[in-house]
Amino acid sequence: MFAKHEHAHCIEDAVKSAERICEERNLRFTDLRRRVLELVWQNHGAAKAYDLLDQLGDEYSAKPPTVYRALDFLQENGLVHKINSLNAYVGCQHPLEHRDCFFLICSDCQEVAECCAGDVASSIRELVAAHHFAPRRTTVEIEGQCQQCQQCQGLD
Amino acid sequence: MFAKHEHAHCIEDAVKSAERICEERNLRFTDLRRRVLELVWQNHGAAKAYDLLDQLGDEYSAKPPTVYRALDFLQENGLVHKINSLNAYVGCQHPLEHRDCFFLICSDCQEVAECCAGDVASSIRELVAAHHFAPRRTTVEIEGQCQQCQQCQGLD
DNA sequence: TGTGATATGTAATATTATAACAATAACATT
DNA sequence: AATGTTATTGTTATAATATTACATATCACA
Ligand SMILES: [Zn+2]
Ligand SMILES: [Zn+2]
Ligand SMILES: [Zn+2]
Ligand SMILES: [Zn+2]
Repeated sequence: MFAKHEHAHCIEDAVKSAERICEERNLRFTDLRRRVLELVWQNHGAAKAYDLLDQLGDEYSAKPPTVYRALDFLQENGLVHKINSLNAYVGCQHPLEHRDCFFLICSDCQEVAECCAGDVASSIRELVAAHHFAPRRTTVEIEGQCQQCQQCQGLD
Repeated sequence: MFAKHEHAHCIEDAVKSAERICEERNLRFTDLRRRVLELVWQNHGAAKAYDLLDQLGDEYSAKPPTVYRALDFLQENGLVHKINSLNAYVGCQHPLEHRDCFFLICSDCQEVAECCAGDVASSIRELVAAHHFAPRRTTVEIEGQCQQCQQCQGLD
């Protein structure tokens, strides 16, 4: 794992933060959307849509569109990111101050760290400008092994 | 389009290059693999697996595994890249000298430019090192509008 | 030519995601 | 409160993407 911690706090914080954001933006943070966001965070690593669907269980009459629509809403509002190289979804770690963020994805423990890096962002901006390209969405996904998993290597 | 040109040359060159590479590495560049590589290039933009499957037509007894296996081979040997944000495949534009490459994906014309940028690569290396992360695969996909398509805007 | 490894054929199925339309709930206006 | 309007959710079906498992064919090479 990237870091051990009391994960319940992450979930709570994420939900509170989402509440605030939706309130400010006059969006409906419905029970379903809240529940899906909680589940995304509960998974800790990246969560697959159909796992979320299972986890919703009988609480909601959940069919695929149910969960995909909630994920769409959460993505549109920057509360969740899709990790394209995994077809999976992670909670955004700082939805309020979001910009220039990249993902470090551990193939061993499946955790995803979201990190900001101005240098990377500015070199990408230069690259894009050099090609006279107008960027709309930038995906930077780095798969590999996190520090913890490197240390555990061979110990188990 | 990123650039107009006689596309037949791209295909020929890519195939010749692939032949050389497979020869050097003692790999079997079978008819099927060659054909799939040609088709990937023929599409010019990123090609979807099931489109390739259709395009293979009756030449080969093509079922999904046929095309996915060929694509796996081509990817493993750096002849083709998968664009995760599109679930599609593009021919590698410089399979021999491959490193630090990123993709500019035009949402209008669907073309994909592969470009190298040492600055981006080195800032990503720093980011990764700062997190004590051991990268195995890095994906940089920038979706937006290419220069040509910006100029055509509103003209049609 | 025989033998093992690699590649391809084939059928079935798994996984991921969307379309289309109906029903309901929330909101706004009278 | 009754009404019209929009946003959300339910439901069924299906599309799009990808893999498993096993059979057969081809190749490399002894
Ligand atoms: Zn984020
Ligand atoms: Zn890890
Ligand atoms: Zn390449
Ligand atoms: Zn374009």
